[in-house]
Amino acid sequence: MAVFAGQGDARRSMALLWRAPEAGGARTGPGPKPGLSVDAIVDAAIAVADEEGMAALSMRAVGERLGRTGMALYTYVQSKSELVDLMYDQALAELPADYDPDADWRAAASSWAADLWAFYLRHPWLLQVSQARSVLGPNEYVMLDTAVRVLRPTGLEARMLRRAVGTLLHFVRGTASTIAETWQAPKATGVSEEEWWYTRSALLTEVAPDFAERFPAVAWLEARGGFRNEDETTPYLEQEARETFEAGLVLLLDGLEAAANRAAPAPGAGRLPRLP
Amino acid sequence: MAVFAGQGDARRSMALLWRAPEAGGARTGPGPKPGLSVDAIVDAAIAVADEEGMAALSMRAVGERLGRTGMALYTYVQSKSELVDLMYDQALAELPADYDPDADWRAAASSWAADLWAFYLRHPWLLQVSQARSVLGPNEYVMLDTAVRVLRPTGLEARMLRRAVGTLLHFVRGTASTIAETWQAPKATGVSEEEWWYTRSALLTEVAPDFAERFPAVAWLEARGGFRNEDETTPYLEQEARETFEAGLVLLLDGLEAAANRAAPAPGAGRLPRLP
DNA sequence: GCTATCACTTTATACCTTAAAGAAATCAGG
DNA sequence: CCTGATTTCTTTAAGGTATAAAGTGATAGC
Repeated sequence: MAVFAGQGDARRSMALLWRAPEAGGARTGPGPKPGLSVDAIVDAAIAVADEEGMAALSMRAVGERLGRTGMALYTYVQSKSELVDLMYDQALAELPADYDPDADWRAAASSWAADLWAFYLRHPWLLQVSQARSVLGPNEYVMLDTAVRVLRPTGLEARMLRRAVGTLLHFVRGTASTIAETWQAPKATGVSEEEWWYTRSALLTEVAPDFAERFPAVAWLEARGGFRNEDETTPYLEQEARETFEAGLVLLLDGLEAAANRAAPAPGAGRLPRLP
Repeated sequence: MAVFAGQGDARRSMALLWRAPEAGGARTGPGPKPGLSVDAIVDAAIAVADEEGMAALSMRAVGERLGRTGMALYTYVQSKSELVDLMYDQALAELPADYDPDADWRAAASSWAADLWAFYLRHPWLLQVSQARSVLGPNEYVMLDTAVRVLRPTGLEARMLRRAVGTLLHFVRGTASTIAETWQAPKATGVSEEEWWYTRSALLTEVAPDFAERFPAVAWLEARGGFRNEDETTPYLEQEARETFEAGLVLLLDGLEAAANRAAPAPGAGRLPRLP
C-alpha cells in the first residue's frame, strides 16, 4: 500500500486515533497472543510523561514500564510521533465537557478556561507537544465542541466564535506554560526556583549595575511593586502566572462581552436561544 | 569554583549574556588566537535555526557552518542550552523598541503586538524555545521595557500592567505558533499542508461517519462557515491563525480599555502624563 | 628555546529512534 | 500430531544526538 514519505500510514494513524475496529482490534490467527495493547502503551507513556517529563519519554522508558523492550512498542504503534499523538488525544479525554448551557456564558467560559488550565498543569508535557498540531482525534473534537457550546450563547457569528475559541486556547496554554516551566526547571537543573531566582538577581545587579537607567520602564514597574511577591509561600513566577491567568481571563471575557454586545446589542444577549 | 549541579557556571552565563568584559573579551597570553567568537557562533546558530528549524540545530551543524567541528564550540560556550539562551536574547535584539508615546496607546499596543508577531514568524524556532524561561538577558529586558512603556498610558496599576503584558505576550506567541507549525510541518513530514488536510479530512469522514451527531456544536460551526477558507491562495490554517490574531487582539485591547477606564475613568485617560 | 596555555580535533561514552533480522509462541490445515 | 505460516517480542546494528576526556599543534612570555 502506498504510504506518504516520512509520515507512515495516515489511514492506520486515524484508525488508531479513533479506535476503529480495523486497527488491531480482536485478532484471531496464528502467532502469540499480544501481551500489550495500544491503550496500555498510551497509558504507560502518559504516566512516564506525567511523572518524569517529556524529556524522559523514550520508547525504552515506556517499554520498561510495561516489562518489555522499547522495540516491542513498534508492534502496536508506527512511530514515537504517532504515540505522542495518541497520548495527546487520550489525555484530552479527561477534560470536563458539561457546562450549564443555561447559565451565564461568562461563568461557563470562566470555568471552562479554569478547567483547561488545571488540566494542562496536571499534564504539563502537553504544553511541550506541538503548540498547534491538529491531530484530528476524537477527544480534540470533544474539546472543540465543548468550547463552541460554551461560547455560542455570546451570539457571535461562526467565524468570529472560532477565533474567540482560538484566542482563549492560546491564552490558557501560554499562562499554563509559565507555571509548567517553573515546575520542571528545578527537576532539569537541580536548582530550586528560589535559589535560581536569588542567584540570578544577584548576578544581574552585578553585571548590569546601570539597570535602572537602561530599563526605566521596568524599573518603574519594579518600584511600583510590579514584581513583588504577595504570598511568600509560593514561588514568585508561579504566583505571577496565576494572577496573569485570572486577570487576563477577565480582559478577554470583557473583550468578548463587548464583541457580543456589538453582534447582538439586544438586552439579554447572553441568553440567546440554544441551537440544536 | 563551586558550580551548580547540571547548570554550569551561572556567573559565566550571565557575563556572556550581558557581554561583560570578564567573559572572554580581549585576551592576551599564550596559545593560538581564537578563530571564532561567541557572536559568530550565536549568529551561525540563529542562521541554522532560521533556515532549517530547531530540530536541525546541532552543535555539529553550527560548527560546520563555521568550518569547525561541533566540539570547537565548547571553547566559547558551556553547553548547547547556554547557546540557545544566547540565541534567544540575541534574536530579541531585532525587535523595534520605539513606539510613539504620545499616540493613542491602543494604536501603539497594536503595532507592538503586530511587530512581535512578525518577529516570531521570522524566527519560528523561538516559539519552540521554552515558552516561559526567563534568561534575564539584556534584550529580554529591552522587550519588557518596551512593552511596559507602550502600556503605561493605560494608567493601569503596576501589577495589573504586568499581567496585561504577560497576557499579550502569551497571546501573540500562541497565535504565531499555529502558523509556525503550519510552515514547518511540510518540511518535517514531506507532505504539503493542502495534501495533509485533504487526506486527513477524507479519512475523518471515513472513520467518523457520525461526526455531526457526535460533535453537534462543531458541525454547527462548520455549517455556518466557521471553517471556510475565504482566500483560496493561503493555506487554511494559516489564514485562520491570521484572523485569530487580528480578532483576538481586538478582544484583548477592548478588555484592556475597559480595565483602563475602570482604573482611571476620567476622560482622556489614554493620555496620562508620562512618567520618567 | 623552553614551557605553559589555549584553540581545536579526535576519541569515547551514553543516550536516542528505528530498520532488520532472529527466537519463540501460536493457530490452521494436512 | 505435525508442519508451516504468522505474529510478538528481543537482539543487533546503523546513524543520530550531547559532551567528557585526551591528544595535537600553535603561540606568547620568560
